[in-house]
Amino acid sequence: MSTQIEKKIVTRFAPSPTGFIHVGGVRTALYAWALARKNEGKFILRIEDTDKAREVEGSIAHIIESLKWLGIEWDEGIDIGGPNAPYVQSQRLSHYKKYANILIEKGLAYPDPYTEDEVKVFRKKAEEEKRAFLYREHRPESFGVWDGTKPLRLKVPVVKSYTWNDDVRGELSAGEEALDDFILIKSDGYPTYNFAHIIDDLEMGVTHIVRADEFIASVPKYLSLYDALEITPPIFVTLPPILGEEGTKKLGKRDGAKDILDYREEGFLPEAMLNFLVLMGWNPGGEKEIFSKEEFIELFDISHIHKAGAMFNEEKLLWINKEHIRKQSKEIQSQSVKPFMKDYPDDLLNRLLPTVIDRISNYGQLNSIEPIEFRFFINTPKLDVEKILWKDSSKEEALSHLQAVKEILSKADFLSSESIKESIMPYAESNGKGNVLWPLRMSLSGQEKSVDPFTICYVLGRDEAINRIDSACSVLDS
RNA sequence: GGCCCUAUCGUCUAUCGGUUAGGACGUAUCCUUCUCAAGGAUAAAAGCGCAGUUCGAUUCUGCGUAGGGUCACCA
Repeated sequence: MSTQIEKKIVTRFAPSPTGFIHVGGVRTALYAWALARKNEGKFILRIEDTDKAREVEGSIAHIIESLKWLGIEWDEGIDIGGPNAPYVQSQRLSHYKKYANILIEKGLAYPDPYTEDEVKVFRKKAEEEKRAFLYREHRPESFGVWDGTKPLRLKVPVVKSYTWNDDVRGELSAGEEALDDFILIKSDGYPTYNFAHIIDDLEMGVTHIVRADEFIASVPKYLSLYDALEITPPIFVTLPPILGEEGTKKLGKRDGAKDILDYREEGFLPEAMLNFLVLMGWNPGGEKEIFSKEEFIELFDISHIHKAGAMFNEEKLLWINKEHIRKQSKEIQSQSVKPFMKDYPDDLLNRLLPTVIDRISNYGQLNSIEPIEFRFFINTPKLDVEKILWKDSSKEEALSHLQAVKEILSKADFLSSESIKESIMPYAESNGKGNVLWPLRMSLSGQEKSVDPFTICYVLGRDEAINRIDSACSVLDS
């Protein structure tokens, strides 16, 4: 038995309530969650609402709804208490203040004596001289007492090059210019992300920081803060970017990234969304592509997370969604189809279901497909002679074939479309399939393009099928 | 511009120095078929460039190139 106590993995997803979350945010949440689940760890949902100006009303509810829809469940967080509650940064100001005071006592934090405009001038000057702007070059000689009305800055403890390990990227490093006296607490009393997330991760026992790679450039700053606080940083798990479909830009709200719940509205399945997103930056190796939640959690591991970015591709998402639809039980499929096909009688819809499933990649497509491809099942088609006739065949010919088929159908086995096909095919083959089947399908559907006539017969049922053939016959006869 | 990261078919990817560089999406063609789908089959399609290490590099190293990120009292 090992004496080493293995630390339980703790991850978190920490969005800011500035609107909806898009696929990028969901992917981050998904990886953090999968990592915790795979290792029987803990997954925390924390809200980072320290920028009151950017806050958008209703965001938190929206985020919760999004994650719940996807089935990404948190063990502790905004609405589930835990030892580190609350999980909302605006309610944790005393925690940040406590650590700020520790830093002040150590002489590693000081109030910024300049106004915003003065700092702006420094920055502009550096830009003009084509140098990187470093606030610490303007650091005052002596520090006043922080009364909370000025921003509190970190005094970088040691200006040096940092080298650190990232579980995905390996060894990373940056020069001294990546270090600066950044703001810990803003003049409005709220901490910055840079400060708050470090305190929260520490207090909440986060072991793995899973986040996208836009934060790499800031890591040296964080390391200097960890040093100042004399704490050991968590493990960094940096995710590759997700690029937008059009350009090569990182996917973001400005580039038209959609609200994740829009995909729900469009009829995508949450499990398909997760399957698609888990593959945006991770792959277990091998050729399997369709995974259930349980399957990919079982396989998930950091070593297979990619370094390079991936472009978001909705075509593939659609394909994955189709595969997931086809794996659903008939009951679920039926429930999902019904809202789009309310007017269809239950028994008819039951017989039609496999055909419907066959023709969609996404339930939302039924909005446009149903009126075109299926409506004739419940609306009797309007027929005219021209449409019924196959190529240059005659009215008489069509009429006799329809009457013959009607005879066959009156005695046929209506157990399945296959059985109907078996009854009709011998006649169709000996009289020319087009000559028989085109008028038949037309009388049943009234459409040039449709499902095959055997399936239509089966779905309509014997009586309705024969009725429609009769109507067609009378059109031809007149 | 400084700093940092990344680099295999159009797209998502497999390969952990030796492969005819494999799969999937999409595309094309064919089969199936009365039509439209679905399905099946086949095809086209990739190691960014240049050096180096090595018996041998897609794989390791360097340089270049390209793309991305970041330089806020935003996260």
